[in-house]
Amino acid sequence: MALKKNVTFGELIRFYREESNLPLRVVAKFLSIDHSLLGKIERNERHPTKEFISKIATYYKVDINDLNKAYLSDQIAYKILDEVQNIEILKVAENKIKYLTKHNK
Amino acid sequence: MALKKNVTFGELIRFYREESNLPLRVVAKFLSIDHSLLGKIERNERHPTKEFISKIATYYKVDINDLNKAYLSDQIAYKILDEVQNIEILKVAENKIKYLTKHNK
DNA sequence: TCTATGTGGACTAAATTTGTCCAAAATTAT
DNA sequence: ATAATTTTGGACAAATTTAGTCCACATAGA
Repeated sequence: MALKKNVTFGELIRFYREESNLPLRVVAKFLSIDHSLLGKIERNERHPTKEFISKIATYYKVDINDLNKAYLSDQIAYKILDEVQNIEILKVAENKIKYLTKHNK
Repeated sequence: MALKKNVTFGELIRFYREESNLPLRVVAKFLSIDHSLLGKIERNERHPTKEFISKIATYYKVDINDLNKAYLSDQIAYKILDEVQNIEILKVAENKIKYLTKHNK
């Protein structure tokens, strides 16, 4: 299946779950977490752990990097929306990463 | 003075302080914080509060938006460096912001 | 040496976040 | 319509993270 764009992490994994017609309780059981927590993660009310992301990628048989990407970009987008003026920040961050990477660390 | 690029928030305000030849203790006193805390912020070991940023912008007579920009882009850059694979995440986040902004909230 | 300055560890308090439990809504099926 | 299933959401305790202070040490200059 093609990667969905502009979709939050939560929306994404909810999509996968609904596509498979599985209830929260079933998936949550597989992950050994409360079904309510899974619901909250799908609604972006709780953050997934790395382990969660890894397990759920396995479960739905999707690329874990896509999930990681969705999650991290969420975090960034929300942080910026939260505090910011303008999108130009991203350019600055981008240059800074290149800079920090080059001057390793 | 021109905006310094690719410099962390801490480096930036340290630069301003050294330029003014002021010791940590003096500036810290003005800000009513421990000099040690100021030192840590300059070394990026502690995060500045909004109030801190605002006060220090006033103190050094620099544009508060530049400081905000420096600080937020730091946070993003570090977060990404921390967890990530590739810089492409930024593109994703950028689109997501446009998307979330359009679909307001 | 005495003084001024920066660094860093240890620690407390405060704030934030996580995950669970339970009950109420909402949806679906019978 | 009601019963069963599923999702939502609040309240909460536990765990984790973070901020800020205090104090002592290190370094450097006078």
